[in-house]
Amino acid sequence: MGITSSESFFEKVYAVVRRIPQGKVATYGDIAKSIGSPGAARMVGWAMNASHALDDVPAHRVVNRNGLLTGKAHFAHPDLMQQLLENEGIVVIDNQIQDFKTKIWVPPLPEEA
DNA sequence: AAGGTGACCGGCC
DNA sequence: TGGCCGGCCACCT
Repeated sequence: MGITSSESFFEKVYAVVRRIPQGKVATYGDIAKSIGSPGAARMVGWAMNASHALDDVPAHRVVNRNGLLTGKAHFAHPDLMQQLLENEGIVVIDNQIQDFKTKIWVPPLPEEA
């Protein structure tokens, strides 16, 4: 695997994820929409899996639509994702982000940007 | 070149 | 009120 092109779908995903403010989270679906590929939410998750090597992509700030830490298993440590979030002031109980509605950050759509 | 796959989503039982 | 099913799209073999 590897980055085949600097303009790949993955790179677009990373660009958005890098913009997620500290203490906030974004959903896979919203990120997919923001890069002009609504419905490619699953691929966003895949991109996160590949972002492993990159140190400037805050993959822990990406959760599913319910505010659930569905990707935690893919981190170096199963509890690493939760710890990183709690470091930023987000409370997580049983893989669920508390007060999720106020923590969510919606990336700008292509039209708005 | 075709098919399998996944850190999802929405809608329908 | 919760679980299942199908669709979805880019990437990999």
